[in-house]
Amino acid sequence: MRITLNDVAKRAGVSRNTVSLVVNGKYDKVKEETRERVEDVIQEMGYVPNFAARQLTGKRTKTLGVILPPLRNAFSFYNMSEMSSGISDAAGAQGYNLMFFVCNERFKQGLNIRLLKDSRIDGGLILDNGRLVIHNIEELERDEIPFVILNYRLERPKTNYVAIDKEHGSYLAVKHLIDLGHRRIGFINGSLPQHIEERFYGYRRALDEAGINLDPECVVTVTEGWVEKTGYEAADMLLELPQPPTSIVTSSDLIAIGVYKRLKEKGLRVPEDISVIGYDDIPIARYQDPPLTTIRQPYYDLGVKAVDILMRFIKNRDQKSVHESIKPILVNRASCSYPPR
Amino acid sequence: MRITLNDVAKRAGVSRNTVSLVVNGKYDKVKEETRERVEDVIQEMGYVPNFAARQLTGKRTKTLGVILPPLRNAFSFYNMSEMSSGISDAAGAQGYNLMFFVCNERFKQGLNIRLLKDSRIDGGLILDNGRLVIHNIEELERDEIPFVILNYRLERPKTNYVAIDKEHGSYLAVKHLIDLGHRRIGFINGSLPQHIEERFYGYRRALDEAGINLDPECVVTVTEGWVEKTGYEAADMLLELPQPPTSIVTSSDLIAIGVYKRLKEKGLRVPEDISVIGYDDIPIARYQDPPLTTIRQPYYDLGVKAVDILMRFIKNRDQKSVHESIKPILVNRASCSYPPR
DNA sequence: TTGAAAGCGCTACCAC
DNA sequence: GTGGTAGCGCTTTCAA
Repeated sequence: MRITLNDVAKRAGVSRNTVSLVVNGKYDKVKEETRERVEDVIQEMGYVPNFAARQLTGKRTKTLGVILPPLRNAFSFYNMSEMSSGISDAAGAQGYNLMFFVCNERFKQGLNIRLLKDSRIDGGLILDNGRLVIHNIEELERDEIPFVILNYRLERPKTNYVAIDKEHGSYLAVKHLIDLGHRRIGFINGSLPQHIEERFYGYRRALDEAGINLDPECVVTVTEGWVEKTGYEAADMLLELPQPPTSIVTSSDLIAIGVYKRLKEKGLRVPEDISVIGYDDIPIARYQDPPLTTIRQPYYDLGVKAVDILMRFIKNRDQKSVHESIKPILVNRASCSYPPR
Repeated sequence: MRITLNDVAKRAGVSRNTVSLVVNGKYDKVKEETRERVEDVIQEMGYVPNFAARQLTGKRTKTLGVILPPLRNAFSFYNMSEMSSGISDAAGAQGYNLMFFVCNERFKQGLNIRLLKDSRIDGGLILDNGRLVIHNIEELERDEIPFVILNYRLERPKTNYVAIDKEHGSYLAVKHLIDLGHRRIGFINGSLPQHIEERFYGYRRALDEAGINLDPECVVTVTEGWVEKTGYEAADMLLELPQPPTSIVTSSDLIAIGVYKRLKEKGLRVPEDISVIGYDDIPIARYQDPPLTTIRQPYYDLGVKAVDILMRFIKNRDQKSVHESIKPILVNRASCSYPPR
């Protein structure tokens, strides 16, 4: 049996009450000498307060709940690990710990969201990978659980989110190419509902601004996900066009790497024959040959910001809900140049 | 106020007891019809059991505690993210969630280890980055909290650990070079107490087996950590030897990359002039020029295995303690070749 | 099958 | 400053 307050009190010859005061640092209400004795006993017996009991009386838990998306190898993904790092650094700085709710299917993720109501946490962070189950979100609102959604814009009056402005990211990429003189720009888009729209809008806006007509042939929307194979295959489609693009904007670095591969096979040089631009700035981007120009998504900052917002709501629930965007930035390396001739 | 068992019972016109039975799936003790009514009410009111209260009665929490090392950006490190992925996949598969105890200093890590006793978790996983505070470990033993240490060998009769056999890793690396014909092999070692010893032993063993005398000059033990700068500087020391080595074994891929850099500056080609071998197999290793031959450390598997062991102890505390090693493997790419001439 | 009552370990409030 | 008492929401006896 674990040591309880009672055990400590008995051994120290004081009441439970007194021990509780000592444990909670309310030293002004306990005689110095008593306090020391109690502390000695605590040390000696290795007493640690029972968290469940403490929670039951309605205290803050000093822990944040994190809902993971249904994903194997979750922490091995660049965006997940960066967000988690940001979250844990920011939470840790305020003395908060993290409860990660794990799931292997979307169904489970919905259940986990409900679990945020189960009293172990002071607030929740919901990490999205593009297919968020918003199923139980309204329950959270109803019960006034403070929570923030990361990486997905859920436009509800009582819901907070922080997301990366992917429209702006695509815009930056295309703008960069246009500035270099490109007029025919291929675009390989991903497959996640919200993300692909935003990315496409950015592509279109940059084109519009430059007075370039959008040629639908230049836009490939893939269904396989943000992996090398996707880029490899999409590159083919673009290259086989009657008038192939002089540059390719992708929606992930992995896709760009796939494009590289196909280009090399076809004897095309990057960036002399064709420019390529990635998205994400995962660590391997700068080690490509040539080093990949790409759009960095500040996922770490996203995590930090989400915690900041959440903390505000934990401290005071009566706040206007927050819908915030973080702007990605262009990382200029060596995969883009002037169009040939 | 959150919905409680009582609220549900009242609304459904039954006793708390009955609702509890339904919530816990003990359907054989409740009339079919009653059960349905109760379930409807639960759904309708959005009732979620209070976890704290449940815990207080001594139930399993179905959550595992994870003690993080004192590290900023923790999840951005290859080994941490891989271990975390392994842990979360394995825990999730058994319906377990994870409580991450965050810390920014060693002192805090010790406190967190004590927190494993606070009743929110069924067992603990302690992740080491080489400087484990074993301070409160004995308290865990005394209170019979099931726990497993990852990535550090703590030889205590009641402590479980899973670690990577780093001795074997170094051995593999050196052996590989010897098999290629190298006789003079530089070794850049890291700075973490336990790890450097193991790595050095592996280096020595391979040399011994081949009947090569160990020249202390060839061994550089760095203090700066496993980063590029370290490799860059250490390479210099090795190169300036009266008789420089024909190959270099490193203790991290990052160090190897630093070595690459210095070698290139000096006009030395890898592997024609000098062979280099990394350690870790982080994702960028294969994108180096030339692709880095390295020792893969299966951290994901380490996480999975740790959870397996922990689960055994949770289910039955009377087990012989487990001290287990996982063997790294050689990933043969293009940075090693025969010695010049 | 259902209901009443005790108790998990703690905090908070009350007198002393 | 200190000690008693109630009660947080649930599970688990034990009776009905």
